[in-house]
Amino acid sequence: MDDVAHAAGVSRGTVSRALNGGRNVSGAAQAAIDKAVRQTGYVVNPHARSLATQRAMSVAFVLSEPQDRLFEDPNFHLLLHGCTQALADNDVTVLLTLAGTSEERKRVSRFVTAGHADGVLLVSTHRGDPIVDELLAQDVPVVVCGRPLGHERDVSYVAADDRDGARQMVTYLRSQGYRRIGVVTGPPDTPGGVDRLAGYRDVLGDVPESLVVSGDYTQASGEAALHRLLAQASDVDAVFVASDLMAAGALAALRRTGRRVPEDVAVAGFDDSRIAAACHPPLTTIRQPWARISTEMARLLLRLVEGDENAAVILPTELVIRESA
Amino acid sequence: MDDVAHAAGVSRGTVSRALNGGRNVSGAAQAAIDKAVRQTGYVVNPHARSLATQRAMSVAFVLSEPQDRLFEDPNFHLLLHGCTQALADNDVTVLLTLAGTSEERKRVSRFVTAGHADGVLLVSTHRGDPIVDELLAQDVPVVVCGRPLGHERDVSYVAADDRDGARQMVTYLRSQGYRRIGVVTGPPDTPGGVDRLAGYRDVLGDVPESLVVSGDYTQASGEAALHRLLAQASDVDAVFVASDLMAAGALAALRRTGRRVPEDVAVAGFDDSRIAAACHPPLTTIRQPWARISTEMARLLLRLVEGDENAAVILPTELVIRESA
DNA sequence: CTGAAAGCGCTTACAG
DNA sequence: CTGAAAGCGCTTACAG
Repeated sequence: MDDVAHAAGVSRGTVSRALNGGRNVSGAAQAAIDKAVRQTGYVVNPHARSLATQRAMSVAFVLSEPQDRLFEDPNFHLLLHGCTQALADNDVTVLLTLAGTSEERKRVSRFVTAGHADGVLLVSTHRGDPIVDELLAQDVPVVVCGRPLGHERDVSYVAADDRDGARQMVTYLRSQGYRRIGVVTGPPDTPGGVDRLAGYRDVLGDVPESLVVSGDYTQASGEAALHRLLAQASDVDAVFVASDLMAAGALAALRRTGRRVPEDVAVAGFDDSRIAAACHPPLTTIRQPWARISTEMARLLLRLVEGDENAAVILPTELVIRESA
Repeated sequence: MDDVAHAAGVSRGTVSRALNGGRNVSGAAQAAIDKAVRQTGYVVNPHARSLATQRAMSVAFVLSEPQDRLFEDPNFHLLLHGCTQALADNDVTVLLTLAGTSEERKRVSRFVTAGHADGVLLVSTHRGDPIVDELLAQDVPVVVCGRPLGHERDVSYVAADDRDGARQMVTYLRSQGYRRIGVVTGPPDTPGGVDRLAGYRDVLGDVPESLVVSGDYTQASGEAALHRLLAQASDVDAVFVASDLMAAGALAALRRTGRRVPEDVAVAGFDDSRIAAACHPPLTTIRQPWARISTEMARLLLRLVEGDENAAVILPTELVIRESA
């Protein structure tokens, strides 16, 4: 930086100002400095800057899932890239971190509290995940992706309106004339598990328990769930499945039992993930606004780091009609 | 740190020494400092430390794959976790970074050259990936996972002995009495694509071109490749497939054409990835030593950062016999 | 608009 | 074995 100041014929202070937005810098000085930077190939030392500003200029994107299951989810990539992009615009780097084991969680906590990151973008789907409490206890700015069950009041989050999405879908199924509509829910300790079932009930009211089965978001669980459903309620004419991956399993189960989709049983998914359009038949589903979710998460986290209060953002979902229902 | 020094009744210099290995620190001082650290809840500021030591104490784990395909590969997780673990033992943090687009590559380069990371662990499978040159041009310490085609002499790497693995497998197939052994190769611009084919040829010599087909490591490509192979050489009695995922596709193709495995056609894979044992029938395959690969990558990178010369490490593979061949 | 100076929190020869 | 001091490379009131 001294070299740059020398080459530009100004002081280091002026160079620093020019580099940081250029407030209170004359056009001539700015130009000379820009040129000097180019000539010397200067690049700021982030550690020195962080030491002076008390800001790491980076945030941790923490994936708190024991099985790394989300890694295989195309939606996860959308989210990660979206956040990276949105934060890059503010010159903050996203550091991806896996925190599946309690040891890894410790490492993440230390990492952030030591000052390596200014905040955390957290993907954690299960109620009672200890990392939420750990981070909160340390006063780390954090924004969660999806409704953080049990922590709605004390942590910021961005979520799609799962409940309304489910409502839209079930309402649509009814409008198509389906009358015995079953549901395959997600795990009851995840927001997608409870909210999508709630939306289904909002529309259908008290349904017989035989119409409700649940899975764990995997394709295999969707297939198994559908076999159970058919055994309990052989006359279902439609089924709302709480994720596209499970819906793919459901399609397989129906095919195996010789039922046509949608003629014999209609199938509706949730997510509009990459596989939705590739299914046979292509899935009618609910699109989650991943791009907006990621930009909102980034925005919220930046605000929190600046000292703003917590906030929750709920984003609308959209019905996507294809051929399965 | 001043607080700690105060509480322990020593100088900051002594505290620093105690924190960094305790050389030249008396037992009494060490004890007092340990206690003070605990009482005050002190944790070092990594930026200040890095500024003073000129070391980031972190390395970037860069995934240079346009499609993020490796994310879905269970082997990738083994590798990532292995490196993280090995480096954590040396107090260095692993920063996972995606560099699929040229814009993201730029970001990674800047990130590292700015001093955020001391080096990079690079997963890049395709010949001619520009990131290798970019990193090398900046004199960044880097160790590549797998043989870096065209860069064997100027960059460090750790790889499984693909060629020998292929040799072992084909030799085994011969010993089982198979005589018309086809091969499904990987893409010719990847080390797995060229080396596994080379190993196959080492054992079989000049084979008719009709016995050689290729895929792109996806399951669908393996299925398609096998259909081509059967069309060209309907009398094959065994096929060596260059990855387990493609082998799964091959099994599907054989099933579809009514051939039994291994009675009609034997199938051998490569990788021993998670799906190998789950296939029907379970795959005979070649195990890659992922745990050792990751520890060797970590070790090599640490050495490079210390100023050591480049080095290549080739690790042996192991034949795993199951039921498909 | 600009420069001199203090400060961010650590490490590490150096002298003792 | 220990302390005083310089230095790592930046930012930012402050005075002009």
